[in-house]
Amino acid sequence: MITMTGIAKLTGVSQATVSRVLSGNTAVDARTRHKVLECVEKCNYQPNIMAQSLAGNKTFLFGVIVTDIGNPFFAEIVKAIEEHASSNGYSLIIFNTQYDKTREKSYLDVLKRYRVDGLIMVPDSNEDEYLSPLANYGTPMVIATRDVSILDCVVVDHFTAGQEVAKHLAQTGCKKFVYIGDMHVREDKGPGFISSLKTMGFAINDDFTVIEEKEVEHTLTTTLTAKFNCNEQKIGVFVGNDILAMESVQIIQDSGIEIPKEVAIVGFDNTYISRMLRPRLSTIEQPIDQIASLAVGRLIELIEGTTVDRTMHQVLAPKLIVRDSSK
Amino acid sequence: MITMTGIAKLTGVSQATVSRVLSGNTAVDARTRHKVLECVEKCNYQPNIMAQSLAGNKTFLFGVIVTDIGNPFFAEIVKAIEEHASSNGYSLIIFNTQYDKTREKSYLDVLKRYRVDGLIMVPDSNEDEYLSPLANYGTPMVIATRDVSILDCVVVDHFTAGQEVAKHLAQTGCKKFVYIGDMHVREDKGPGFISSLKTMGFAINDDFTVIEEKEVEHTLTTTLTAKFNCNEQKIGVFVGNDILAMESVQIIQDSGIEIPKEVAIVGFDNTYISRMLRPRLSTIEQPIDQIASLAVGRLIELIEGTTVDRTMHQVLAPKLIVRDSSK
DNA sequence: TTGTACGCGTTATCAC
DNA sequence: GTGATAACGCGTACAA
Repeated sequence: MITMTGIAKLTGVSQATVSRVLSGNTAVDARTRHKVLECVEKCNYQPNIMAQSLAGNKTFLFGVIVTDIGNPFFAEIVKAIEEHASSNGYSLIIFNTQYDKTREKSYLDVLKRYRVDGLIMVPDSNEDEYLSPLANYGTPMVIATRDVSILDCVVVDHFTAGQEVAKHLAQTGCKKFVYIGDMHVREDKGPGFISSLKTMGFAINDDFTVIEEKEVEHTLTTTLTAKFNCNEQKIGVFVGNDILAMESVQIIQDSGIEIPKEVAIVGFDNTYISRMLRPRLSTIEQPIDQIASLAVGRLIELIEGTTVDRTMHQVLAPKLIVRDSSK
Repeated sequence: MITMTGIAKLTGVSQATVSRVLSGNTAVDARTRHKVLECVEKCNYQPNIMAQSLAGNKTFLFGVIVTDIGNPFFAEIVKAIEEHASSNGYSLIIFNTQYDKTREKSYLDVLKRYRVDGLIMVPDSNEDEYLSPLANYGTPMVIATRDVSILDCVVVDHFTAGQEVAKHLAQTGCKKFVYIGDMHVREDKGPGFISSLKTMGFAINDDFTVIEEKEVEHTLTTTLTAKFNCNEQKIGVFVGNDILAMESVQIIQDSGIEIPKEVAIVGFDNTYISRMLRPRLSTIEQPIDQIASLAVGRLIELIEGTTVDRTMHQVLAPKLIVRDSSK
């Protein structure tokens, strides 16, 4: 592959001059510039970023660590990050941790070796004791879709989202409630859901049940029929993400329960799944493009130092999208 | 960030010795080795891959260019590639072209600048005239999930898959057939489907219809009801991918047509969608992990030169998975 | 305006 | 067994 020195030899100038022409910072004779650019064009010269980085201390790389690219929500996030990064001249080195903290740690080391300019991360946890090493990582970093206090982050307000879902389900006449998902980790939508139920006067012990993700298949139908048979009160189900909601809908329908007549259900993420499912799935929208845009923007600010030295805590409003599954 | 020279100063040896210790190629005094390793550990020294690459001409990077990470099938492909690459010491620079040939071309240049060791690519076309520039790209490359003649590739045999679907649908009693998807681009499943229908004696003009992806919403129901009302013969529908199949199923059900009684339907890709939909969706499985493994394996062979100089054309067998939607 | 010379952090080839 | 020293491809201060 042709180098600057190669171009220099071909055009009869020095390598430094070629560098000047390409960087454009310094004045160069018009004829020289033209001659060099012509040759650069003809040879399809591509600068060696590895060398640039060594000399100039910049790699134009963002590291991206996510918990699961297979999840369409994260896939869309990555897609949007790529979009914004590349339109700002940055490329992405991507790692998938599959919710494995060991892999996450080893990937952080790999990214150090590449001297990436910045890091966007969806960590496997949001506990401070776990995140504090990250605060000393030494490279600008923004946490996406996870609410952390000690680092810059961009999140949707899950607590409020949970509250809105609770209010919405109550309004549609639900008297009993189920939350499907992991209650105690990473996110606040479950707690928000409960909090609002309490405020509205429901009894958490009697009127509310949590079903863990892995138990859905075995527990959901029996839970719902038990609840419903009890006094034929409509049940409101809030599910932590659209995939799981889709699965839940299918299970509910398999057992002959009617949606939304007997059971109203709301998902989370507003992926294409919620649009395409029947009944169309009510869900909470996360503004993916905005999340990506803010994360990338902030990261660039941090890299360029054009920002005050405080941690940013960008909280976006969730948006309830009501469709057929909860009407 | 600490460098080799830094470690050298801290331990009172030369930078060359540190390099030897870390590479392990040359003999080093046991005490020296211990001292150096201790310091390396303590400082969490991470070698600068940019510098390694300049000196040693290796970046341990794979470029990955896909048409759409948002598509769960490609997301899973990327995930599997990441898995195999990283267990072989390679990291991934990923680009999303969104089916845009201009972006694809510009990304190819960017990857040149990073001097990636190899490239795995899902191109936006499989026409030779379009692909031929790639053959001269100058970096080892493997094409994934797209059948090309002039480059190394790993694909599932779409033509055979189409044939199998046709036979299966005919066996379940279908007399009329619909293919939903783009017929003339990139893939052979549509042609395979038709070919087999012909062989079985169906009339392509009378018994067979193609519906383009964008027309599904408007055309599908009318086409099916017209076909069915005609003489109440069961219709077999083959859809180019699971997402589109999901959408089709919902549309069909909305119009009161029964699956699989009146219409049998088969998707493609065997994503989680096909497992979770109701009725459970029959589909063609693409062995994602195998595709990724073969692509990465071949790429490493090409990079290390441990291979004969012929283009590899790895064709994997499709696998029909029969579920409720076509029983 | 242009060329020379040095440094970035490695690897690899020499001598000692 | 170990320490200088020359690349690798680029940016840049300095000199001309």
